[in-house]
This record gives sequence, C-alpha cells and structure tokens, in this order.
Amino acid sequence: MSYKYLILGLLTERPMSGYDIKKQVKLALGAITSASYGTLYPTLHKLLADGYVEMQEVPQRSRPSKKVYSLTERGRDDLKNWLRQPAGADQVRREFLLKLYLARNLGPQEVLALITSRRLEAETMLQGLTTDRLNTKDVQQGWIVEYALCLCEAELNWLKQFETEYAVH
Amino acid sequence: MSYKYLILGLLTERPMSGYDIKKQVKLALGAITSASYGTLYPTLHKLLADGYVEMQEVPQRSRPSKKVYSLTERGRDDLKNWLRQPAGADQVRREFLLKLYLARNLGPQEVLALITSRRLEAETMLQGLTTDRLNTKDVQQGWIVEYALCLCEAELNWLKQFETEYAVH
DNA sequence: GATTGCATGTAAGGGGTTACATGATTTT
DNA sequence: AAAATCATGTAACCCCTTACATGCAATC
Repeated sequence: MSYKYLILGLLTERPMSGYDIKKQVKLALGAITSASYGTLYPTLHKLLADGYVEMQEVPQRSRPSKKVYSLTERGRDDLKNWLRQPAGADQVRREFLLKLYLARNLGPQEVLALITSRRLEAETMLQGLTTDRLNTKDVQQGWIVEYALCLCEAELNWLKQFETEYAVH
Repeated sequence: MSYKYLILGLLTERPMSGYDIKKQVKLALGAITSASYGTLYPTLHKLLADGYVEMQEVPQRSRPSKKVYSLTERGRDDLKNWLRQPAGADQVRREFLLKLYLARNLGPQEVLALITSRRLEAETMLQGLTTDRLNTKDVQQGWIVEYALCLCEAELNWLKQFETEYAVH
C-alpha cells in the first residue's frame, strides 16, 4: 500500500511513534489495509535517514523509550507532491476470481459451495462496515467506509444473482 | 495472484509453453491480473522440479525450442484440492483510497481533480470491459468479465455521486 | 494468575516487477 | 524500415508478512 506515504500521511495528523501509527492504521483504514511492524519500523528508519521525518526520543518509566516521529519540511513537500499525482491503478489479488475462472474443474455443487462461502464472507464484511459507518466521526474516514460499503454491496448482489441463476442451471 | 495455481489451472485446458501461458492470462484474465516472465519462468522451473508438471522440448526451425508443459497426476490433484478450499480474502492495494483519506492535506479543487481523474479511468475501464463482454465466448471468462463490470459500475456510481455532492459542498 | 497493552526491533522467507540479454520471422 | 510476434531466460530490486525476541505494567 506504499508504506512511505501511508506513514507520511498519518504524521500530518500529529507526531506519532511506530506503535501509534499501527493503531491509527487499524482505526482509520482497517477496512482497506493493515500495517505490520516488520515493515513499519524499517520504513521509519529509512524515512529518518532520508530526511522525510525527524525523531525525538521520549524516555518513559519502566517502558522502552518512545520514539516520536514528525514530518520535516521535505516530508511534507514530498507527500503533497505525491497526493497531487493521479492515483495508480489498484493492485488486486482476487483468489476467488481465479477459482471461479477455473470452475470447469469442479462439480456443480462445488462451484456453488465456492460462491456461497464467498457470499457469507461478504455478508459478514457488510455487517462490519455497517457498524463502522455508525461509529465514524471523521469525514475522510467516512468516505473510505462508504466506498468499501458500496463495493461490498455490489459484489454481494452479483453473488446472490449468480447463486440463483446457477442453481437453476 | 498465486502463480502456482494460475499456471496449474491454465494447464488443465491444454499443454502450454511459458509464452502461451502469458498470452492466455492476458486473454482470459486480463481484466483482473497479468503475468510477467520474471515470475512465470522461474515458477515453471520450480513446478517441474517439484513434480507438479512435466515438460517436453519441441525443437523449431530458426527459433528457440519450445518447452511445452503439461500437468502431472500430482499437479492435477493439488489443484483440485486447492480449488475446493474457500478462497482467501482479497489483497487489495488501493492507492486511490489512501489519497482520498489524506485529502485533508489538499485544497477542494485538488480533491475534485483526484476524483475526476479516477472517474475517467473507471469510465475507460468500463468501456473496455463492455467490449470484452461482447467478444467473450467462454462461459467462465464471461463470469469474470461480468463480475469486473459489476464492481466497476458500482465504483463509477459512487464516484459520480461523490463528485456531485462534493462540488455543492 | 492470565491476558492485554505498551514499546521496540530483527530475520527468514514469499512473492512480485522491471529491465536486461538474445535473435530470427512476420506483419505493417 | 519499423514494429510486432515468437521464445527463452536472468539479475537486481521492491515490498511485504510471519515469526521470533524482550520485558514491564495494568487490567480482568
């Protein structure tokens, strides 16, 4: 998801530690992505070395020191420049669609099982998103949820229709 | 997209060379993925070494020999087994959504530009998919196109609505 | 007494792209 | 004369995940 700009972007809200960033990603962008420490920390080190962020170490009692990162002029400029470029095409890995394409290797009831399990997952996701929408105060966060909801509903409709038509033959 | 099963899956249609596979991916799954030689050839070598496929070298005049791969019993079994498992969650990298979330760092007209360029892309894709639908004979290939069309239309509607509402404020 | 939260990181490995390297043949 | 098609592959690099490693404090 381009950790560089994910990090720079979140740091425009407030200075944060790696730990904070992970929480914020989960909170604000949980519907579309996640961030793992394994990339987060190394990326922060690189951004620091390259001068996009600066770091202040805050000692704490009986905990490791907190390393609080904030944007530099350079980081802010680079982020703005990136934001102004049109977004790159989505990179999607849809295992489900590959299986659907290869359905000729399955029996009819196996194809239905594939579709149905997918529909159940979509329904669960729809419920989660519906809950998210209620709890979202932030405007931009709201947009993300609405967008995800819209796509999720569309997929669900397609799956239901497919299920019905396929069952009839 | 899991090259392993992409390859094993396509080889159920007919024995193919790496070159053939790339063409077939573009033809049948172009709407959702692509395959690069840089992964295709090494993956084929690995599948051969692991006994999922077998290879027959076909000499040609004034061209490099063609290496035609076909499924082994083991490959076929492994594929079927994989197909029967429920599909894993989609891995999506939506640069656009990240930019949308970070829109607070942009001016109103820059946000609109982001949305509009996205809408134009979606419209182009929609046209392409509409053409694809007409040219598609294969049933499963048709499903993929329909699915992609459905999601593309849903996104387009969302974008249009957003554009309208955002312009009003 | 066990789990969650806070807080940092590294190592090994998986999966992928782009660009490079080669070179004849066929089509525009 | 230029471009596309056929046909193989490698090398360098990017990006990311999972599991591991450490350890105290607060809550349940």
